[in-house]
Amino acid sequence: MNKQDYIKTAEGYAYDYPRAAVTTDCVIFGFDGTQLQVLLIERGVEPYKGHWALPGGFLRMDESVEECAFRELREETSIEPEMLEQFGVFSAVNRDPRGRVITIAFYALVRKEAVKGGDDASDARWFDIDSLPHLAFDHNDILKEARQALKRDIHHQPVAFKLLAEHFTMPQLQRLYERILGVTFDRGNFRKKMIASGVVREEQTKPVYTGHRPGKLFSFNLFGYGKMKEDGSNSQEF
Amino acid sequence: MNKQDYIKTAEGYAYDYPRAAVTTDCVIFGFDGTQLQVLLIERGVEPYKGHWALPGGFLRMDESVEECAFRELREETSIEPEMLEQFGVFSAVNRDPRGRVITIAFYALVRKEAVKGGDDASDARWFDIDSLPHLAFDHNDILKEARQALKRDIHHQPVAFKLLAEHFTMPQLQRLYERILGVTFDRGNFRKKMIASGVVREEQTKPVYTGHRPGKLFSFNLFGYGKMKEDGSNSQEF
DNA sequence: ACAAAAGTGTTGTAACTACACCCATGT
DNA sequence: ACATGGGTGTAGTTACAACACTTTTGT
Repeated sequence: MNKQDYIKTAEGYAYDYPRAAVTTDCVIFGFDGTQLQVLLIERGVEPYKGHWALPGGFLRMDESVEECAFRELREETSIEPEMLEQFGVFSAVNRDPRGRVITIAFYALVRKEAVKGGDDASDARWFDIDSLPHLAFDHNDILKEARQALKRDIHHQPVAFKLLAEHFTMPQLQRLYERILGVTFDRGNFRKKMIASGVVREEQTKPVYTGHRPGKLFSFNLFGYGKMKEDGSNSQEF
Repeated sequence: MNKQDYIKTAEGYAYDYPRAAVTTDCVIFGFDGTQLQVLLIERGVEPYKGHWALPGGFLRMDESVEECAFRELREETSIEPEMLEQFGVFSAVNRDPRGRVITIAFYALVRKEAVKGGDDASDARWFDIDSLPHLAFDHNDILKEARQALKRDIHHQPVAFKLLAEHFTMPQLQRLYERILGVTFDRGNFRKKMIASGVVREEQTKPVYTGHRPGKLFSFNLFGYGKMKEDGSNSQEF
């Protein structure tokens, strides 16, 4: 362990220079088949008591910021995502009325069904991303940046499948991409590109009802990302 | 200003819970026409006195982490880059022997000639990125992630020009891309793609010696990024 | 029977790869 | 004169956008 850098006094933990508090906040994305959604919790204490906010909390001395984010998420929502993506630090001097607090922001993609129905925190709720309430602190800003980070990352990593059930239909996948990127795709072209890229594999099972009408089922193919020349020769992209 | 969240005691600034210190560190990339380089400073105090390290320092209470990074960079290297890109937070519990310190990492791209020759800190030096010394703290790790972040970002933003002089030749630009991405490109194709994309413009001036043999000069075309359909219709990328 | 959604096919075009060739310069 | 690096051209191929057509299901 480290040598301690503080002095414990009657007044608390004392340092030579003032220090900011560090928190983590998580943007949890979900997908209901049509709408991109976000998980929020209702604050039970001041400040912003009664307001909706991102799950998160204060960094402890024996954990990294990643561990902190996972822990807070578990405590407040009982969700344990496979991975958290760190996408920004928010440190405006006045962003927290309690004093100087900077926050490290993460996002995660989860399958809504995988979220245990009986949340410890029954004050957690999914919101459509386009009809969010006014959030506590600067969490609306954080959320906006989370969307951009997701938009950016989805180009490189086939992360979308983390939002979908094991099997899914093409239209579902397409809707998801469209909601995330804010664009619309041609049905045929989207399908072809997805299959050609090799990230998606057709299932043998019979088409099943997935919301509206039946559709062929697909699953993600984790091996083979199509052709991917790494280093060596040409593969331009800008 | 915020209400203060600490109590000033004889021992220093006291808080109810222990707090980590927050620092910023900057990876400054440069390019000498052939090699990608990084600016490091030699530490004058313990810990790691005499070791090379990334420029950076402690967050003050009246500044955001971005402001902190800019300030430290100015103080230690007198560089004022146009922008700093935040790419990661390093918070392993034992990363700093002084105690619990987490650092917010940024990178910047600068033109080496633009760096004032007479640095306040004459203990600052450029190092080829492939022959770095062993750095203080976890700065080797930070640097490794900085390279990946740059590699990732260069696909989306024409940031490369920030590393080059106002005018540059195609082979220079190509070498730069190759060094950053760790690949090799076909000369003709690279040239065509660069010009076709619209980010680069041919200069009228006569070819000039730029190191080795003469070559046509180019500059970056900040307007027009070629065709860029935003939202609305198709423009797939995965 | 019809509308709406899912799935498939086709075609013209643009972009990209892989070269081959030429030119200019330094030694 | 020749080797080296810079600049240009081209053919074959692939990838892509646009759109038409067919099939399936709910009402």
